[in-house]
Amino acid sequence: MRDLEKTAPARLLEWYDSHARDLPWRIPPKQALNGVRGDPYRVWLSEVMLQQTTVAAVRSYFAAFTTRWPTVQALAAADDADVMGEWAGLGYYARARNLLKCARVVASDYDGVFPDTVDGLRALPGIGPYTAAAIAAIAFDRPAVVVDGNVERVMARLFDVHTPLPSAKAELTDLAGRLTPDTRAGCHAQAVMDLGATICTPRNPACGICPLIADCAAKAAGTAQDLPRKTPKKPKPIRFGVAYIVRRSDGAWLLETRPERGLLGGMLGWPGTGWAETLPDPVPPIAADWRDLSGEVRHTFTHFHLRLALKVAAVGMDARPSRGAFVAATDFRPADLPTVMRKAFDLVRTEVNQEPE
DNA sequence: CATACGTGGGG
DNA sequence: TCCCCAAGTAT
Repeated sequence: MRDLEKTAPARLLEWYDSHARDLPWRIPPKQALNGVRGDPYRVWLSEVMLQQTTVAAVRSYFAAFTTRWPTVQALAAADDADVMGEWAGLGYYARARNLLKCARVVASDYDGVFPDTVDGLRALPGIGPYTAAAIAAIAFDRPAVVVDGNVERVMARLFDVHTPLPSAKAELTDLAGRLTPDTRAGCHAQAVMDLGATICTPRNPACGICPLIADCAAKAAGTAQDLPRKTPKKPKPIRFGVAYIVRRSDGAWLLETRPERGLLGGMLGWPGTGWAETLPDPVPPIAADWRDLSGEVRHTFTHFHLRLALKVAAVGMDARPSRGAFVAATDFRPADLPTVMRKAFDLVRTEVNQEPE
């Protein structure tokens, strides 16, 4: 064990120096070795986007955000609706709400400079234990213990830990801490995560090319495939709902901004019923002659499956909705919608296009 | 400690 | 088709 605590991090860094993935928010190891560090704003933005989200999904969003808002001050000055619209499609929308809150705190209370300690970072909105440690290590080169899903998996295998997650969290964090070096902590953290993402993968790990194979207890025991163990998940129920899609004679669409709290909080959407296991009583948002669409939207969220029926109507310029507001056709971008709402729009457009004027 | 919270890709 | 999972956080 004592030996592994020195050899494993050394092998890991050696591997990272030649195999680090090229990512837009990353300082290449050769530069990092010379003391170059990433812009804390970009490190923070990338880490928030990467929470429970794949690198592939994040790339285009990171490019769009940093182009539109190059600094934390620029982001802090943005309109809420613009930020939510730019985040649309990336999921976990509380991240976008907290992103904006955090940017405004940093801009107003910290003069635009991110705190450089784990505790200081941890106090900011949307920054939890993982993200605080990641920013402290990557942007400020502090020897923080960075533990994400990758690190948990690598540690569980390296030390052949059979305790299921999430119970094993504390134990795996302790093990990760033993391997965290005092220097190059940012590179070390990214190295473990890269290893987990590309070699020590959840399924079919590529142990044959792993730089830590000589240290890996699970490989020796033949248990790598089965680790980390996880407590079984609950089945997802099916929920039902109705959404109303209204077009005014000038082409405007009836939309509403959803409440800040809860599912898709703060995002644009079509007015409709709530979503429940028995279909709620539909209450139209405006008086109109409704037509039921033949198809339905099927969408799966984290904890339930949704089947969303659609009702469509055309209304005149004098129609007054009981909820939501009309958005001019020129101001409406389907890309501003969360995916389930965009699916609904796509379905309406498809069915309407099949009919003659 | 458990639950709510998105989405897209891979097997 | 279906299940798993991904650089987690807030409550």
